Amino acid sequence: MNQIRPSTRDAIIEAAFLVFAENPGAALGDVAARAGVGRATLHRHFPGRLELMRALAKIAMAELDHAVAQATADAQSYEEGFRLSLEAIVPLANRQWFLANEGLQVDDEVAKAYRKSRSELCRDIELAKQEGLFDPALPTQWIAETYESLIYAAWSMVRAGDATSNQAADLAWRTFSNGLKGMSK
Amino acid sequence: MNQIRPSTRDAIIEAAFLVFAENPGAALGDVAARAGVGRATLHRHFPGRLELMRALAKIAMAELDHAVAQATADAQSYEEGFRLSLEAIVPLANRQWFLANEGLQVDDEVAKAYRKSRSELCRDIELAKQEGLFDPALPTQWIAETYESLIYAAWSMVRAGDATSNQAADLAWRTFSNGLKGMSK
DNA sequence: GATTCATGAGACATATATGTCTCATTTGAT
DNA sequence: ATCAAATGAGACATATATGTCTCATGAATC
Repeated sequence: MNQIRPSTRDAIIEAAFLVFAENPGAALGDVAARAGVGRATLHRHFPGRLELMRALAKIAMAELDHAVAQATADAQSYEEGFRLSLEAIVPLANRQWFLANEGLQVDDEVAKAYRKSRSELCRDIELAKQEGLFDPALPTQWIAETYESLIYAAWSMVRAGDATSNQAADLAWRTFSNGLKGMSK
Repeated sequence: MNQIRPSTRDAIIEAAFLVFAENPGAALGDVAARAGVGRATLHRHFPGRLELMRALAKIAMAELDHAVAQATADAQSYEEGFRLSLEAIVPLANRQWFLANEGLQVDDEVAKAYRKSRSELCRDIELAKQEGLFDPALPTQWIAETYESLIYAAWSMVRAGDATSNQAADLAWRTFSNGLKGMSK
């Protein structure tokens, strides 16, 4: 063994997303335990809590960006784009949650990128209004808030065992598009 | 001055809701500072963090119950009931949030009451389905999750200064009812 | 004006989380 | 099988939050 095992690092990261989603103030020892790893090992991979949080934020951002880009690569309309994005994000809802609630506070670069992606979301929403997907009279900010909120609602359904990711994403999409519907739909 | 000033206690409680909404792990010193009160004074009113959290949970529960009961006293239908409830809850969204995210973990009695009120919500949703307010094919749990999520979405709008409580509650109501609409509406 | 009591400030001890270090053990590569 | 490196367990010091206490101050009651 001549290098840090990637699997150990991955286990810590996945455990951290799970534990911090339950309790953002959880101790690093809890994260290590959940990962099935010693506390010292966690510190070898991430010097401190801040560095771990930063890494999680960057990973969350990267995974979300990649998943959405992948899913919407061949979308033919904003309607399709939003639907496919929801499907892609719901399974990563814990990333989205961590990013929005913890990530922004620990890394300026991440915060900046998040603001940018939020403004792109708003731009897409306004273009989708022109496509007739949303009621143009609704505030763009409200549509964005609804979008994010329904991701969390879908996440709750999955966690509670009341739906699969796909089922929850479908419910979110139907509620989203019907709830904010424009005239042409 | 021959008794603990109620205003001090109220200031601590209000500050605690504000501070814990921003950061649930905030130190009691932060709460005291926000309340414009010494840390020792906070401990005189609430022996420890747990007791403060418990008090907040009970207060949140009581305020929400009262506000909803008041608002829906003369509702003539489930449609009206849900609309008026939303209007009543949105200004208390920080209570709702605290209750759901922190309160349940610190007080069994509160947790039990919360589960009861959740099951009453689900019962109302099913009755509202019969009234034609919601699509009967939608899972009741999804409707409940959507309801709660839109409260938080509305709260975000208010915090960001993008809407008043009434405006945000109206947006939430329209999105809620349109998004989950039944046939007869 | 005298009294009473909540308050504010700060000292203090304690508990918990954090971060570092050591050393024996295990694991993967050669 | 041997070696190098990562790991686990635990000791240790430190930082921060917590909870208690004391004392001086200020405000309300008499």
